[in-house]
Amino acid sequence: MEQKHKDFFDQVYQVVRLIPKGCVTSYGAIANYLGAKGSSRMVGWAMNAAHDLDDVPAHRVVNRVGLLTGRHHFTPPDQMQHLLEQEGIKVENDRVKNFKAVFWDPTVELEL
DNA sequence: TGTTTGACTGGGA
DNA sequence: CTCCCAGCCAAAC
Repeated sequence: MEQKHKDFFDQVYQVVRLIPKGCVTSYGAIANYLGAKGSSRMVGWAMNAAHDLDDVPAHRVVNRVGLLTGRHHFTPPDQMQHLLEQEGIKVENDRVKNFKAVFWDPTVELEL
């Protein structure tokens, strides 16, 4: 039977879509916003499925230290860094420069 | 149906 | 920020 309510994956998509241009967030921040604090891995798994959607800027989602852990899932892998640089985010050695400044926390910005 | 894996995180050193 | 260890939960095999 169909699930009328939004799935965990869908919830992740909604939050990622709300990430402002030129900003990045972490998997844990999204998971925390969804109330699944310990399920940060599921966010990454959801992003894997989100890869099918054009509306989900997965390149704006990195790990807690600003490391582009999911870049290998992009086509090509350099695409993730390239997209971030287009948004004005500096990336060095697969890591977001000035990560703290571009960090966007949904639990704070959206203030659930 | 049980085991393995994974785009992670937090705590301690 | 870095390295190591343990916990976490759902999807995939």
